[in-house]
Amino acid sequence: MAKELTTRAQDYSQWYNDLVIKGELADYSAVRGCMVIKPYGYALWENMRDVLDKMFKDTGHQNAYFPLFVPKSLFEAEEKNAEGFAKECAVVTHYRLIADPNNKGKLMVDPEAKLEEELIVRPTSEAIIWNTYKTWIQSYRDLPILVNQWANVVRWEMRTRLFLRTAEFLWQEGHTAHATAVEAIAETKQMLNVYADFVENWMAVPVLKGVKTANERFAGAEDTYCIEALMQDGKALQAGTSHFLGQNFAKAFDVKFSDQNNKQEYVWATSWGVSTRLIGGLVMTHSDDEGLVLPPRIAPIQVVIVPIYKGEEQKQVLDEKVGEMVKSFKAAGIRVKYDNSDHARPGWKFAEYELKGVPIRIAIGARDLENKQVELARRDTKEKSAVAMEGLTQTVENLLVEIQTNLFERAKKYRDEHITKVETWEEFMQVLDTKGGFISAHWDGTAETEDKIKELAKATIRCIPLDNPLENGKCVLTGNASTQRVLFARAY
RNA sequence: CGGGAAGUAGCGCAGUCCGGUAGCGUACCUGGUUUGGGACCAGGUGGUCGCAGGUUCGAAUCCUGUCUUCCCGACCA
Repeated sequence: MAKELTTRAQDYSQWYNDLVIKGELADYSAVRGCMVIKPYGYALWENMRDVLDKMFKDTGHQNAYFPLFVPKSLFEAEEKNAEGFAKECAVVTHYRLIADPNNKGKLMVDPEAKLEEELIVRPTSEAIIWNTYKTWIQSYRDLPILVNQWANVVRWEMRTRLFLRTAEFLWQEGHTAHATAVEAIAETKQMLNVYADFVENWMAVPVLKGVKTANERFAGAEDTYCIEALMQDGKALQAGTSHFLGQNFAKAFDVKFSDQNNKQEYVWATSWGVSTRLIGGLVMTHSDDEGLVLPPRIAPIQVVIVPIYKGEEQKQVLDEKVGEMVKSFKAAGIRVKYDNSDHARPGWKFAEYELKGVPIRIAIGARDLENKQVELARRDTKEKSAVAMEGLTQTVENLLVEIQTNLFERAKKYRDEHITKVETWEEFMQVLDTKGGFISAHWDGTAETEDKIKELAKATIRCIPLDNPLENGKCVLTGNASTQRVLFARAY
């Protein structure tokens, strides 16, 4: 029986949920707002993580691990950061349960076991890390510190969605310390470029690089750089952020170093992160009504081989032949799965692997053996063709590259077609309500106007693009003078 | 947290109005026939109806509370 999928046209949100659950990326759990990442989804995350991890190391970073809990007194040290996250913190107040005397078989919090100081479950780790860096840094010779951690964090969100916004999520957070602002800013931009490189070239998701307005800035940052992606429903998704933290945390945690002239200076900081949210963005960028569409470079399975046979004898012949193919694929570094399980028929497997987004499917039966060919189907275009067994590994390698490219180009074309320049408020609203996507419009630069637009249109300034050309114009809402266009969108 | 919807077998649902001891499809198990786009036949297994109370001779059904999920808001990566 078919796994019924909701189509995008029917209900975009439900379509997304269906893909995540039926594509076996994740499941709901018994915990509010928290999901179970299933093996297939986790394999995807592992591939993403491995690539990013290498990129971080190639740019000189090392991994470390800091505690899950942050004492409240440390958490509140950097005021803006604390204020920004305060309303979504899980707090540990007790350390013991006891048998409930009034309720047999039940446990209750032991009122005797109240913590002297509450522990915040980290929503982000600047506080605990900067408190630690204080002890690591004395001299300019101790700088820079280039550390990343892979971790889980908790943000008690009002409304959660699989991958896009969960109460607990997996991410990496880089936290670096530098002797100069120039160096820290360079680091911030470097990591933004690493993210853009990864998301575009590995996930095939085109992004716009930019800087956030003061309103949208990370709590405690001087500047927040971001990459913004566009989903198929016309809403934007913040895919990664890189923050220049100035000396805010150094001052809050009193982290100073002696420079070459033996002068005490505060350290300059950055932090940057991407999360499992990227998986949500990946799903909503490429997938279709048949299921997931995963880019080859990070797909857990790049090629699936489905045998078609009548009787055990034919199966054995195929097993042997395909065994050689698999060996050759693996030698070429291709992630291949041979599904010769007998309990599902070919048609069922075809549909299943389409749902799972496997980039290439190879079907092979007696007919093909005779003709020394296989049937090769690509997930991105759903085209099928007969190709020679001779040189198949090379054919597949080439096709994987082609699919990767095609997915990116397709997404980029869609994205580019959905950046609309508008001059008037009427146009602004009309584009937003009908076409969606990014709107490039003049803004007078004030937070009041930004707030007003958010209130009226539910659209926010996603970013001020990097290298944005200066252009005189009039603010789309107020008509006040403006020097540049910024990108607006409704966002996840 | 406000408004709306839902929770019954792994999954999708009916039954709830009008209380009488749980059903359909699919999946799963066994056997057989099948296998180039989600196979077919036969025989089986599996739930006490999200959870906790209450009303009643009797509760999936009525009442109260609570948890979780989805959609729309406010909040946010």
